[in-house]
Amino acid sequence: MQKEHNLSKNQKIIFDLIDKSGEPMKAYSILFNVQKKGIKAPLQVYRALDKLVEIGKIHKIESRNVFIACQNSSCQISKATAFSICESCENVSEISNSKLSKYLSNFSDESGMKYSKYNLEFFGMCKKCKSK
Amino acid sequence: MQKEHNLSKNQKIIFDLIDKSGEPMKAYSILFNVQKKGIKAPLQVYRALDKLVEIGKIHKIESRNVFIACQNSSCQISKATAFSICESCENVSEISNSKLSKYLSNFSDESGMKYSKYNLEFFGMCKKCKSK
DNA sequence: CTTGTAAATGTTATATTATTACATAACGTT
DNA sequence: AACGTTATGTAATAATATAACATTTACAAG
Repeated sequence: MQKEHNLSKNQKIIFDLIDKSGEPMKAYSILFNVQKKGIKAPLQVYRALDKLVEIGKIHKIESRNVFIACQNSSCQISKATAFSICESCENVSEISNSKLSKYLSNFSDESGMKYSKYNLEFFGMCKKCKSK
Repeated sequence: MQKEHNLSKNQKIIFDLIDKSGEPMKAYSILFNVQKKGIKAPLQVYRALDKLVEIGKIHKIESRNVFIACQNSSCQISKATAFSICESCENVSEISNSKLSKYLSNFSDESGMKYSKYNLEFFGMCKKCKSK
């Protein structure tokens, strides 16, 4: 059983926004959207984002500097992430594939170095964009 | 046989710097280092970086916003990259593992979406840091 | 219940990373 | 030489993220 995290006020506001939007959001777009809720400064947003990433409620798509809600209910603290990114419409979806995650979690290179975390970003064209 | 790219003046200056440094470099640190060579503005650096990334001479480590020279002589146009990043000393090395690259190149998720590119970043502790 | 500590918040300023817009020059092909 | 493409130069600014400091809240230990 994993620890249940009680989100603080700002964390909750920001998580709810990202979760409901259903798509990747940029930090300053989040800021703009929560100003009516009293969150005024970038730092307030970044602090909540950092925490939400840390506890696995959201993920950062590094190549795009955007944040999405975790789409995999079982990963509460996820340091092993994989995403599919459409280079045309910028849609992002999280990949939950146990073979893939096992393969990567067990990967060890020539140096014998073992990895506790990874982030994988796949790029291509999604179905919708391909059919246009 | 792959196309040989003739680097332009700025591209060559910047590639040589990154290549010789042997470690990840940030864009503005590159700028600082090439000012004596007449490159004055961020844009001059970013344009050269973009081109060098495009032709596979360097790679961008997305989670760190740093650039390293390609360590894999065979990958001239590399859109399928994997790196090992030490979270303690921030050392980065490129992983050239044909099993891994085959596995990922052939990966296809439930949606049937096929990926032409990917970027994988592994995080852990390098040998040096572990032994401290 | 109060005291200590960790976590979260608020606020201002600033650092870092990256792009827009526009003008000019160099390169390679025909 | 004329053309299109690629690269360069320059100024301004946009977008992303953190430092520093003061204060408040949450909550467990005594």
